[in-house]
Amino acid sequence: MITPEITQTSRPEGPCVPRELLASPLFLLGRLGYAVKLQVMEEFETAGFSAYAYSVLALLEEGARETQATIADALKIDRSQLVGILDELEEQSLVERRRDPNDRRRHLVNLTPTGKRQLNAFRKLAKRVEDEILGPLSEGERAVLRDLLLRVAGSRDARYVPPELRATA
Amino acid sequence: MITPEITQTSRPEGPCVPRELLASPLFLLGRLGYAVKLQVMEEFETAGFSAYAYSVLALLEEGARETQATIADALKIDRSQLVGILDELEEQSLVERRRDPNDRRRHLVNLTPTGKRQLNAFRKLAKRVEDEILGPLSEGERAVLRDLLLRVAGSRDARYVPPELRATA
DNA sequence: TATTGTTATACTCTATAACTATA
DNA sequence: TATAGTTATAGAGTATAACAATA
Repeated sequence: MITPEITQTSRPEGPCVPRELLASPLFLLGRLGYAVKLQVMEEFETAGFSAYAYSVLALLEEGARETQATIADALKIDRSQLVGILDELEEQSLVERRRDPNDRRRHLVNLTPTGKRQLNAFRKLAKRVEDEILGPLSEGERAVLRDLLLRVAGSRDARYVPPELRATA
Repeated sequence: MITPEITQTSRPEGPCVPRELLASPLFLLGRLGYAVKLQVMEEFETAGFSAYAYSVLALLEEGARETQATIADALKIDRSQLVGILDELEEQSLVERRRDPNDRRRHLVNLTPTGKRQLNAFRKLAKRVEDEILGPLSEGERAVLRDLLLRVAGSRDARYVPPELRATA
């Protein structure tokens, strides 16, 4: 059809999310957060890596000799899910798995030199994606956003409380 | 085993997300947003309603006589997905579907009086969940969060730009 | 031929359960 | 018996494709 319907209940501005939902920080957080998660995952997978590769490598750099269970717990992913992630990272020579001689049930996971370099590449990728998505926000506003989100996340899960703020002592 | 492993690489504070990820507003937005989305959906489903019931009802109250396509577009859900949502809402007598006499392909969807009442109940439910999740934030901080998220969302999708801010004129 | 609503299908991410080897 | 890692399975949520009725 060439001429738009006259029956149309005047909505010259295109579809719009209901105003009361736009007024809800919770709705926006859920909606936007989900979309952001998908986009970031896709960016990493397009680059040929698991979506969790950056998280795992960043964790390994902070405290080496992690075991798979501690990695999974720290990143809040299931231990069974981590297996596939590490398989891929090991294939790409970014991490090494070797048995813990003190407890042969455990695998100690280490960053390789290649993994260390790739971690830096991930940081650049993450920065690029952040600039793309958070472009409308200044650096200061991004910091405000981060602090607000961090406080909410921390109240839900202690893993998101930075160590120096633990134990309110 | 009763005594915790001595082998443990000193980590007395429990597992923690890598600091550089905690510093990233994008990571937090994705992680927290996804968790929030799931929790909100569960809250609504526990109450016996589709997770999208509130969104649909809120939209219908603003501009009645919506057609299924315009509803789906406004809420950014797939038209095929909306079918099941409306089926449930209709079973619960919250909305009515009837054919558009001017174009018998279309269904005009309306709020029922019951739906109007339920919408108010949804508002209370949403407020309760918001207080639960955003508890650590003051009202002012929640408004800041909302504005930041709204700007980011609006830059990605025009549906999130409030009508009065459209067309920058 | 194009569009509305519908149904059917497939895909992704995640959660759960069962299995092995070690302790 | 309990734990670490692994594998297999099922579930939720979403996206895609095909279909009937109508324009």
